[in-house]
Amino acid sequence: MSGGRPHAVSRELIAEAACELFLEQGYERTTVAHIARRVGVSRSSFFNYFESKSEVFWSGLDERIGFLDAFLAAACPSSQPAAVVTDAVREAFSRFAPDALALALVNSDAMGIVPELTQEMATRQWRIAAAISPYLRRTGQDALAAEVHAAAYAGAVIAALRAWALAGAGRERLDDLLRRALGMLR
Amino acid sequence: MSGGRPHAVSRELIAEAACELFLEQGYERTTVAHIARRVGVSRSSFFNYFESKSEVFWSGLDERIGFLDAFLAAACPSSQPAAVVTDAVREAFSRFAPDALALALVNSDAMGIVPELTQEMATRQWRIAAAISPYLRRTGQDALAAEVHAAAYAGAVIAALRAWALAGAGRERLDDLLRRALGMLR
DNA sequence: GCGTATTGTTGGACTCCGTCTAACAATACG
DNA sequence: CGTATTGTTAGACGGAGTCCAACAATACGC
Repeated sequence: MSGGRPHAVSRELIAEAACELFLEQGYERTTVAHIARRVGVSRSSFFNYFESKSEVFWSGLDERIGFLDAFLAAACPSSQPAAVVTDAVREAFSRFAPDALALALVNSDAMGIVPELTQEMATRQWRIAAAISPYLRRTGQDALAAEVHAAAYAGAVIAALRAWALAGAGRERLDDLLRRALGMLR
Repeated sequence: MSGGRPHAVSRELIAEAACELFLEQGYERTTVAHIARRVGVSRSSFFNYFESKSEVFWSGLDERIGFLDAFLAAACPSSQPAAVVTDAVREAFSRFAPDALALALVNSDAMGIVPELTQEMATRQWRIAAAISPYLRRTGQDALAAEVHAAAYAGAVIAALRAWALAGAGRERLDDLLRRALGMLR
């Protein structure tokens, strides 16, 4: 049952090589073919492990967002939605470990990815809001209120994440920053 | 001084044809070549008028965001930053007229652009926040607070915009929705 | 009218991304 | 030793976006 050809590489290996190249020569100038060649694998194989070039940065965070989404989808409507959301967010993101994304945030200039980074970062912020908003709706808020509040929470998460990455990505600190950022909402 | 070959088309003409095609056969299945052919112009010319295929939807909103950015960059730090930001936002976006974007928001399913739309929408929300955040910083808020609050304002703007488009894009209503959405922040 | 500068248009070549597929290679297992 | 399974590979493909040199249509000075 567990037969089959063994893996020649891993997501981690590819991500590592990709980050090296991004640092050396920038994101735009690094093609998927370059990355594959450095790991000693074919361009096709890159796409067996990552859906796109940019996904290299985002798998870790996306996984945490998926967790938040599932968590809140399963949560019961509470009379104190703010507390539930705050706890859910801290539960989801305090587990976030330094990875390619932290590297990218710190070296965005060297990598020449400021535009890509904001674009992708904005998308994740949106998805965090999209995970929170339905829960708020279930607590009785109308659509507009739910979206506005969810956007505020999502903004807090991303702001904390950026501050954490830029400060050096220590573990406890992220939870502190999350508490501070979330505390600013009400 | 005003010599030169006359324009064969305009942004408006191209946008109109593009929207028709998007509605007829979806966004993905519509190539830039299709759009150009329908307007009776070459593919190269499309890129003389728009930087990318997706920009067709976004020029109107981007222009308003540019206004907001310039407005707040020139605003003096006030002791009531909330009022300044609220006024600036309403000034900038109550002038926003129904256009390709409103059409896209309403027909996002028919056009098959849900993923693109969220991605681009998220980017605009980010840019609105990026316009607001520096002003808040200048009023004395620290970086984290400025980013969180700016994200909340930006979320309110986008939520209002979506609600307005989905409701049919009448003019006065947008300002009403903006007032309601912004009113939810404190 | 006639050249000329200006501005817009065009086709084509190019790079890269992302998709797809059919063939091939390396393993486990019967 | 054959076979199923799984991973790898080359190659073709279509579309986005860039670039550029050639071409077309206008206004203007003469």
